[in-house]
Amino acid sequence: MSTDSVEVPEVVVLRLPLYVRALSQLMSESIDVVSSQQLGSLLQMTPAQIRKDLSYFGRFGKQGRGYDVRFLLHELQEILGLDREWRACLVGVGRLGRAIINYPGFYRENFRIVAAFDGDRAQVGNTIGEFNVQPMSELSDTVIDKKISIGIVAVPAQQAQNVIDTLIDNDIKGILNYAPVAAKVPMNIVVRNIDPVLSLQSMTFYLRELE
Amino acid sequence: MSTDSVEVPEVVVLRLPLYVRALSQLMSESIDVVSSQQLGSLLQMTPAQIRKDLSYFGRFGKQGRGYDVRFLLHELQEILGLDREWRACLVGVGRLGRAIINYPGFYRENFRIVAAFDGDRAQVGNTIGEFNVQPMSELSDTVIDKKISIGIVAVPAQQAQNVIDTLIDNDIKGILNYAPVAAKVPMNIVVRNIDPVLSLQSMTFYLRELE
DNA sequence: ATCACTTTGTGCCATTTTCCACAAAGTGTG
DNA sequence: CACACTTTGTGGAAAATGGCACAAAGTGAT
Repeated sequence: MSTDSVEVPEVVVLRLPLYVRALSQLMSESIDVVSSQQLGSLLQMTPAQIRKDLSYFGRFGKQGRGYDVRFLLHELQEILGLDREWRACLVGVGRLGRAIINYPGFYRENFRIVAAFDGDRAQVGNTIGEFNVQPMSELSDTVIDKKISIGIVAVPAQQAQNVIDTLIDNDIKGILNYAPVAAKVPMNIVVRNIDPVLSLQSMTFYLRELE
Repeated sequence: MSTDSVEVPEVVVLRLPLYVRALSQLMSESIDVVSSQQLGSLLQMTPAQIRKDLSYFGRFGKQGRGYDVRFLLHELQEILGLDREWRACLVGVGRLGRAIINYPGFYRENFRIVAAFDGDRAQVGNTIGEFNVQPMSELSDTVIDKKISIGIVAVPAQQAQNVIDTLIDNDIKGILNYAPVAAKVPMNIVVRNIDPVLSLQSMTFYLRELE
């Protein structure tokens, strides 16, 4: 009954960005109001789930009407911390790392890559995009100077755990990991893995049965 | 009690590739036998979960000893359909698409990109990597000729649903979707989404509270 | 003002997922 | 061989998640 006696389940948090995206889409189509029904058919989920998810954070809708798109979008952005800019550093500027730097999707959503590191001496000093590649030894100072809170890991599997440890030692609390490893991190660190190969490998289980 | 009266839960299928990866790792370290305990600490999960997951497919271990690494790896690869080559086509050869083509991780795990398409006339005919970019009109024939079963979607959000519909019309049953949209597909189609922005957006919920 | 709709927020039940705990089986040392 | 360990596979309890269904509230047409 007190302020937030019920912890918000992680599955719910994982779905909130979907709502944010759908609402942005609706805003750009100049749609003012949306029901959980409509949102559900847009996102392929049940209206009840959407209402329940939102209810963890407050009461945003109006009976008989639905949700004000602009208002709900704003609320969700605030809940997720998307009402500000987030700064990240990239570690690993191989092919994958370069693609990540050039990917415009992060910038559009207020995630800024503001520094690039590489453990390989041969890469250090190279210019990639707007900034030049720094050695890992400069991580510590740069994280503080540039107020970096997120580390993006794009190094080979072998080096990944090491890099992740270094990031954590330097007070990074969130890691977007592109390396194909199950990172070992303390409980207070948030890790998100991007791993297309794993996705394909679970997909083929279902494709196999079709042939 | 009959052959497979209990459907395998999707969460379990999603974890199997993790086991495959860990076992490959162990094999490369010349480790012959592993217990669910050890595997669990490697993957940060409970031994019970691993044993239960495996029990959906058979009995692979030996009491008092554990699992034979090579044997279990083989079994899991067969279960997932990883004991063969899978052919995929890429749709969309912009920056993202090119990065995907050049990513060596797919090839290493027996996923082959064997054709590239783009809806943009300006891209058609260009050479990227080993093959040249084909127009969407050739999708139909190429999918059959090259025995393609997976489509990789790397087009802008706006065009994604359209491309996905076309793929499905041409008998593609699995889609790896890099576009930031919730694709609408029939139930018998398997979709896996790769969306680093969504990952970051759910991450910041937890980072926000730390500052 | 009435009445037929629409839609939210939520109590509660059903389903799914996780994991404890234990019998059964195998290992290995003395 | 006996005995102290280790480890699997699984029944079933516990926890997490999903969604039905309904009261309450709002809409809008007549």
